[in-house]
Amino acid sequence: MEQSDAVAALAALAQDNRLGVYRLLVQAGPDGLSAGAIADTLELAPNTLTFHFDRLRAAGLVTVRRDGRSMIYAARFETMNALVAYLTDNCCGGAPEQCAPVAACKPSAKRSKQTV
Amino acid sequence: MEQSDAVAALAALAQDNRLGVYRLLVQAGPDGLSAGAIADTLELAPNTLTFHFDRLRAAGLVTVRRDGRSMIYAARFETMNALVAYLTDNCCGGAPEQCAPVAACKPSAKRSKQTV
DNA sequence: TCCATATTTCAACGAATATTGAAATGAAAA
DNA sequence: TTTTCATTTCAATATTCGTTGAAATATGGA
Repeated sequence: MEQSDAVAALAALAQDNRLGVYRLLVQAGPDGLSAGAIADTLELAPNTLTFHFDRLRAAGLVTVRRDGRSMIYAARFETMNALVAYLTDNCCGGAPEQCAPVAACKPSAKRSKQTV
Repeated sequence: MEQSDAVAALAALAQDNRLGVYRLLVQAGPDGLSAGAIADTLELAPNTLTFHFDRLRAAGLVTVRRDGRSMIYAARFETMNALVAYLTDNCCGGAPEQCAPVAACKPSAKRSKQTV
């Protein structure tokens, strides 16, 4: 992961509503949630939500697919893992007794991947 | 960790120069680095750097201590760990075969803690 | 004490961000 | 095909953010 990608991902998460959306999606897992369901849960205007989805998607943190009239958003765990790896890269100069960098969250190997 | 703390930490990291500073400090480990050393490495104006340090410190991501004329900044690993935990909380609804949330980076148990 | 070094404070400016309201699009139901 | 539902697009606005320059503060050395 490049620095600019990391900044993009962090900026995408650094906002109350987007962080709320993302955590909801992380908890929902690979099945994701519809835009409407998220709007209801977080009590956000649909157009505001679209703006935030765009940011999350541009940062590679979520994917979208259409299901009838609904848009289903889901978290992309790879990006979160790459971000954490970037943040903790060469932690404490690599001294193992001081630091232990690790991956954050693994996506299911059972389900098929979706494209952005 | 509360949502507002997480947003603060993410916002603090969501900027090119601050992310550069933070990664430098993560790699430096508990000994930290002086403001001047960081200014030299990243080629930033000292006052600009102070501005960014303030953000990182307000978010609990770094600590400062004075050493002679220099100010020594060091990463606070606990905050990073708490942030990652918050982001991956109840990942995939807690289904273990789909997700495995973990801590990101452990501080050394050998050295004494510093206060902000 | 006087000077140099290291860092912070303050005010000002342009750029980016989040929210809003109104209108448009896409898909399904009547 | 007309209507309804779900979501997106667009323009406008207030707020926040990052950088700069000049000046202030704190520490250590001559």
